[in-house]
Amino acid sequence: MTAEPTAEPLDRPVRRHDPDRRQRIVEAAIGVIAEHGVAGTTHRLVAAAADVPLGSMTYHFTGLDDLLAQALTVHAERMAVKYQAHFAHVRTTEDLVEAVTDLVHGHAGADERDWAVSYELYLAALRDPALRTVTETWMRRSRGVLEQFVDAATARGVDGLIEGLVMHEVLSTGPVSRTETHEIIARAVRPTTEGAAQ
Amino acid sequence: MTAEPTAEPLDRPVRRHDPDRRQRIVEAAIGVIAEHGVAGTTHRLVAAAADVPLGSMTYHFTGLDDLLAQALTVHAERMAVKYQAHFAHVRTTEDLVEAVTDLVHGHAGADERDWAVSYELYLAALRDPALRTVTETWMRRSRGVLEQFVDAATARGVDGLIEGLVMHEVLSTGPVSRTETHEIIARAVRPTTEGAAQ
DNA sequence: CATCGTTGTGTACGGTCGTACGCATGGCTT
DNA sequence: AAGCCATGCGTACGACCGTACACAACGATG
Repeated sequence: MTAEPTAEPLDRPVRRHDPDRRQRIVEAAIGVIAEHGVAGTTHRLVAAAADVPLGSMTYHFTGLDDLLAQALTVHAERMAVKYQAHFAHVRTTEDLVEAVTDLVHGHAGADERDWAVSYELYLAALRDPALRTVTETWMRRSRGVLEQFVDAATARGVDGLIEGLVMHEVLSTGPVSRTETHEIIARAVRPTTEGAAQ
Repeated sequence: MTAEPTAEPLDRPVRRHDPDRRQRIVEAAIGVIAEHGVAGTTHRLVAAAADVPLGSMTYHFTGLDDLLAQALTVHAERMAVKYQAHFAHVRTTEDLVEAVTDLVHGHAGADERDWAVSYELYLAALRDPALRTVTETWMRRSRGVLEQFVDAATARGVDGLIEGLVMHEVLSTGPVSRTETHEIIARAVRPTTEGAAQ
């Protein structure tokens, strides 16, 4: 036998030189979180997904918590960018209502996987104070986007509404009425000062 | 020394006879979930919390998944009862707005721990189809409570709004304005048919 | 009171995890 | 070209997990 019987003859270079290995690990971690959740994310799973040796995990990151925090941070920033882009074309109030409705019904840059990771982040932040800054930054940013078009109070309402409706949409098995969603959003953005206060 | 040095002399009866041990384990499981999350819930932790031997876990339940499912189911039903009770006194629309505002600001039967468990349920249901029936029942019930006072579309809006606002409230570190919340809710329950549609 | 069947539990096993660290490795200096 | 040192990785260790199962402890039965 010409080949060594000990192991498969090195299908990958023993010492791969890629400067952005760190980033690739973080990317892989986001994917693993989306699929298995934060709780199901392990060093070995991420290493396999990123095609790097297990030793790279503790070499590039302090620990699993560190990796998770960085992955969730990157995800949150990426979501913020998508969020902002989704509302970029909005001019009128009706544009806004339409854009929010689209967002709720999934016609946006973010798919179900992205939302799953976001909820993982929320739950993780609920227990880990170090992640609170990530969620707070994300929420401040998304609120800020809406405040370009409506006042602060309305922005909070619409933001909360988006959060709740998307969550119910993701968890729901049956389809939801787009017309109904549109109607709900429209109420939220209609200012009270023009209507009857009481 | 008169006492045996092998172990502490049985501070609890070796064979305790309590018929509702099952229930106590489930209760303990809910507590453990609230504190450590679904991911951090283990047989040993629950057994210690319920003060039962480890062997009781596999004796009373098929496995950890079974225990978690039952615990989350009980919690969801309990939350539904609290939810219903919170809206029991509502008569007018203004009552409803006030009640929802109270709910968001924590002046209800449910505290932060309860919400944490609920979010654990949501996330678990996102990945485990067997838990979907639990979340669906819960959502249908909470929706039904609101539908006693408003139409179905409005109920969906208010329900989503509650979900989002509570989540933001729980995750937020700073205080939120109660007046603002009241204002947001009021918009959601105001029917469009009376105002200007466009 | 003796026996037996049932009910419940202590314990151990196989597996997976995070993490540390001795050591191979290859680019850089001389 | 040759040696060296920082960079990076294979591997192993201790801890903890879910789960199964032999067996101890009881109440019922005669």
